Amino acid sequence: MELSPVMEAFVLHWGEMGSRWGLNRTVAQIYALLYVAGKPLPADEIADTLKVARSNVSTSIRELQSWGLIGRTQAIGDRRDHFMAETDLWTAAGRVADARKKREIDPTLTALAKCLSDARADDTIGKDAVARIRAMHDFLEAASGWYEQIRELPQSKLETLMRMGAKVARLEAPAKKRKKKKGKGRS
Amino acid sequence: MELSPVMEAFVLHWGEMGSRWGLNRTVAQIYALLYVAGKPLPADEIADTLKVARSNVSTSIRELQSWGLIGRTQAIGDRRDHFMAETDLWTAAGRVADARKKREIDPTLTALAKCLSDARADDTIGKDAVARIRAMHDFLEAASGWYEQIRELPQSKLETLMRMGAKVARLEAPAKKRKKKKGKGRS
DNA sequence: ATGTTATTTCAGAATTTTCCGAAATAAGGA
DNA sequence: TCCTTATTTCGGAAAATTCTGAAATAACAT
Repeated sequence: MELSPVMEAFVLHWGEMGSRWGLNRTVAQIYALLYVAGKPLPADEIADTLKVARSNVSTSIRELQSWGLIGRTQAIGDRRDHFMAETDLWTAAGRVADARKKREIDPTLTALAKCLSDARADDTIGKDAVARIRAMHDFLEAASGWYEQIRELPQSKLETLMRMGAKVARLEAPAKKRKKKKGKGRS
Repeated sequence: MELSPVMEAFVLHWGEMGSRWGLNRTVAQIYALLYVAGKPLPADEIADTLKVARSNVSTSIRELQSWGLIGRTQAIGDRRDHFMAETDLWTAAGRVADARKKREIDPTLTALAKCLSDARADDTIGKDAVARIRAMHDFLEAASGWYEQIRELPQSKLETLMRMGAKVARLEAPAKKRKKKKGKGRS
């Protein structure tokens, strides 16, 4: 498939973007291509269009599948696999978020928990240092738990919640009380 | 400063983690070190402790400052700069999120907007492809706007909102109404 | 079987990122 | 000024990642 300049720009930008979010450029470009294409494409046509090696497409597709961002379909009279992008962006973003949490946050949380218990058992470590490690552990745990709650909301409710976010901000505006719990200097 | 094994593990894990989130390993390790240290440290002591080149510390510190994750202080009778970590993790995480949004999301949004208007003007591009590009643009814009709203809530309200997240999920469980606006199949 | 087409694997080439160390710059004293 | 100490800059070394092309594997048809 020949890409029109605009589509090419789209794919290129998206590749750039993806590479900053933990996907590599080719992977992101393939997703972008399948996304604009709007129809299932076989691997060799992807390789053609993006001018990358067929083997690279194979690897990248495997990764996209592991993120849950593309699906595989068949076309009649064509033995080749065809791939199509998940076009619902809420779903896609959710899949990426879920995967990253599982791959990165959860293991870190485990490591941090071990760190914390080791630190407690080690009397060469000051109480304050232990407290800071605990703070970090608890922070991650809280964020993680919150994410899980949010995640199991159906999309409609999530949207409600978002609208409420705006409301909550507006509801109490006074800002009369100055609080200042912890001073912190930062240039 | 000599690092106890537990602290070393902490710093190492954190470096690992950071490298998956757009900071490089050294940068993340320095943050972790300053975080557990709990007191301002001069650059050469950081280099010593982590066994990296002094110049690397210089570069990494500059980056940490650009993320707003560390501050610079002076010690009396010591001409060297001393650096301390932002220890409030809400603040730190917020700073990272803000910076990433500004560096990555906002430019992408701009690029996407241009893409969209180009696509509209190009009659070789199908309506449905344009629609998909629009969908992506709108999605990013919505997420971006939502983030900004959330972001300007004071921390106390954010916590309230989080608790509400759980509530909203519980409040309406029935799930009697089936709505289905846009059908979308995916394996 | 044998041939044909689709896909994957993998060693190492190409590219990108990170890091070091030497040299340059800056900022004080003496 | 000249010397000492702190910091930054920057060319290229080292390491890590990504990508290619050839070979292996698989799956199907004849």
